[in-house]
Amino acid sequence: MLRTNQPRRAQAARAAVDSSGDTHTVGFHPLYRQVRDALIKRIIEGEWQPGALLPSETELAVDMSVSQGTVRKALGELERDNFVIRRQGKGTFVARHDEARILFQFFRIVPDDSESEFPKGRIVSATAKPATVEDANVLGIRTGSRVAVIERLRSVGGRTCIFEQIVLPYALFPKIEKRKLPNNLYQLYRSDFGVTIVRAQEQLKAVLATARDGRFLDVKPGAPLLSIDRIALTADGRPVERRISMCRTDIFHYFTELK
Amino acid sequence: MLRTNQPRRAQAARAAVDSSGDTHTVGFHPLYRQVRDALIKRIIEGEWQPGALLPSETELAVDMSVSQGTVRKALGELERDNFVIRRQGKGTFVARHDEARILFQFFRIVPDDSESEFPKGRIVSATAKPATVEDANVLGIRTGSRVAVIERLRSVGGRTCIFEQIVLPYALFPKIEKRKLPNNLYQLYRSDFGVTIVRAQEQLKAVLATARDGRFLDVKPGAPLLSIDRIALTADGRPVERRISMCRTDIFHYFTELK
DNA sequence: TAGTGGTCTAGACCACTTC
DNA sequence: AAGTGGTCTAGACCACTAT
Repeated sequence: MLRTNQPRRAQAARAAVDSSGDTHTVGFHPLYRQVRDALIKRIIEGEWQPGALLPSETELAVDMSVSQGTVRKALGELERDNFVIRRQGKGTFVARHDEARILFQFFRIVPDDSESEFPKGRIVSATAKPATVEDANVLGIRTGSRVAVIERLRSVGGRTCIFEQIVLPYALFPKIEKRKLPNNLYQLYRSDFGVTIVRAQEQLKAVLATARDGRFLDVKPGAPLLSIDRIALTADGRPVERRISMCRTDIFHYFTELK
Repeated sequence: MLRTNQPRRAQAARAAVDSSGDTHTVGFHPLYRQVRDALIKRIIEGEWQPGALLPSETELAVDMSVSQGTVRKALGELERDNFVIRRQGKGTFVARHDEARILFQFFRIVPDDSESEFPKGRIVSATAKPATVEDANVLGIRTGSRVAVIERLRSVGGRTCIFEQIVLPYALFPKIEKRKLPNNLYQLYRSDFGVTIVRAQEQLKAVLATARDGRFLDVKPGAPLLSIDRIALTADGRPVERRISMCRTDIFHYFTELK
């Protein structure tokens, strides 16, 4: 790890590892967290591609000069945050963001009459413009600074379920509005812009469809729609996307688990 | 634990601990899970009251004839499931279900203009009747078997936000409709009926208020409302409550975090 | 049979809280 | 100073996967 030798006492490890040299100012940072951050960095920098097999716990431990148990704890957090997937007997793999359980981490709309399915997307518009006051506040950028705004429709099983607007800081996603946009945007953010989204907060409301909503979603104006206002965050808690989705819930519903 | 001695080898522990005596039929049950289940049993049976301090990891380890690390792993799962709360330097306490972070595990409605607050409840009606087909299916009981049905209004900051119907298997909650019902029903389920709810699944839809909804929630018929269809589950996954809540989301919203 | 993650143990020390 | 949970190490063995 950050040590120059392999001390056998935890005390020695602590002293050698706290880079600041002053535990009081910076608080306590356990060793496994430093191991975790180092691994995240190496994954993001592309040392291991998505789907690739990581070295074994033992190898990483020797490599970083910590015990296998410490590596194990770090990998446990990485698994929890969907950076890696672990399989007993096989190994630890860099998460591919097209795997089912990760896809549905952020897509909670389910048809009433069938299983969940990853939705197709059709772009309605994509432009760059100055941020509104509200969008700027939410994204933590200056009002009027440039953002990309994408509108798209999403459908499951051939039935349109969502009409949504996505707002992105242009500094993080330069010229994204000129690209061909895939179904899974978060995969694109990661592969082409180095932005990995690990969690999101959503605010839900029931609203009435406007005439424009109605045209895109094929419902009458005044029909009830579920409005989802999402803020997507990176591992270090920075907001990097705001997304407002209008959802038909006559034949779909929003599923969530409280635990 | 279930052992008759204190073998120093994990192999011996495994052999002595699998109560079935046949590992093939029952699958693999790690020791820490047996420790966890034993602790849950003792908590539910009231050996330690809510808020009480549990014995230290070391004491529990000696008591159950396992290592401190195994007890630790079990306590970690209990903390994750909100059975206990751990505080470094103080100890491990049985969770009190009136603590803020547990209250809000199941109450996701937040005023748009202020912080979340635990809602007050006013009972509208409470009766016992035969289960509908749908309620029976959801609760895993026979159609027509007896259920308690409670209707109530909930308000935050003096403003009514929810009109809801709660359906309970009468076998688990005998004569509950005759009781004085507190704000926090899940606390009552636990203390008076021995039913501990640890997680829930919710299906959300946007709907239009009926005339009756409108009267109770003080909105016009046809106003958009958020409908929440909840199934609440115990630690072993049994559904024990169905709850359908109609929520005003003009001045409130439903908050959730995806991670 | 070899290699991986998963479990379990034993013991030391650190950080936090209370006395 | 004593007691608690939290971290770290070292080493063994188990369960699972692939060859």
